[in-house]
Amino acid sequence: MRIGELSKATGVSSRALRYYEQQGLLRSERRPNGYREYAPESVEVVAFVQDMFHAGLSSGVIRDILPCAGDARPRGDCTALLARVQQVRDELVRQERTIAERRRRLDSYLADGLSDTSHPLAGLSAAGRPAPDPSPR
Amino acid sequence: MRIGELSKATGVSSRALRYYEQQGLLRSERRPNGYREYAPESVEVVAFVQDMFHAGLSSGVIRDILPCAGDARPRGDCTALLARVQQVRDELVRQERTIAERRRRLDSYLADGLSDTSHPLAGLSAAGRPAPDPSPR
DNA sequence: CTAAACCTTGACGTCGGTGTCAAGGTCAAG
DNA sequence: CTTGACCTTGACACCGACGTCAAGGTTTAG
Repeated sequence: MRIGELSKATGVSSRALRYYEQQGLLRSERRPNGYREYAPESVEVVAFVQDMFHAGLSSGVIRDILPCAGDARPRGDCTALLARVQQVRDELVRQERTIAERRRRLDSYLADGLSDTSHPLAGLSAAGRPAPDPSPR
Repeated sequence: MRIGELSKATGVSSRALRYYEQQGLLRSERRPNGYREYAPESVEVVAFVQDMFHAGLSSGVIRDILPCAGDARPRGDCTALLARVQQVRDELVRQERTIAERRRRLDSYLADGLSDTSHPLAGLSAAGRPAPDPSPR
């Protein structure tokens, strides 16, 4: 299939597909005329890549773990890559905690931070000026 | 206090402080020589701003809610802004769910995605080439 | 006088996944 | 032949919170 078809099939733009290839996330053959030719499995590959992007992984990480995603690869040298995925997972756990902490912080501000006088943030209502004529230079 | 002092007091770079001012997050007077002069409360303001940044808020949102952070402001017209904070909070909740979902996805891939044949991602081991001589142009 | 440590504004660089435009080649239909 | 849909590579634009360098002014210490 050509790039336009793959694009329609996956909902990913042609631009993105070329980017994936450039990043080593996607393979393609070339027709005599220079057009990219994709294997049908490319649809799944793109779906996987999208999945990983949605999972918050960077293209570098995805590139590294891709060789492990295929069933044709041995699993021997994949332990390191699996470790990397594990690492990413741990990072996600950390992110979960971070987000939760942020929410808690906001909850705190929502609960009492804006209604008591413990925050010395008075007189900020006019803060929105870039600089009132800084001084004649 | 001058910008360097405020920087040291808050741990925020001078560049960032000027950026905050430019974004309407921080106020300063000007000395005759053009130097910025900060009120002592600025330390708290910067801390608050940092807090909000760490909470994931954008400078725009922070600018909007800042007038409500001071105890000298009425709370009447703040309901809308509080609603905005609430909105951000809700967004964080959504993010929590998203992250959790991502982690679950990765867990899934870690558990079985890489060891069975349900994922048709074979033969990707050589995906890491930008393009093997695209064709003579 | 001079060095050094401050300060000023302005402007460009960063990162990453994509949109978008430019300038062209290819191919099938009319 | 022409049109138009498709493809190619290349390159700039974007967002956001700054880092960093440039080119200068001010003040203090020696």
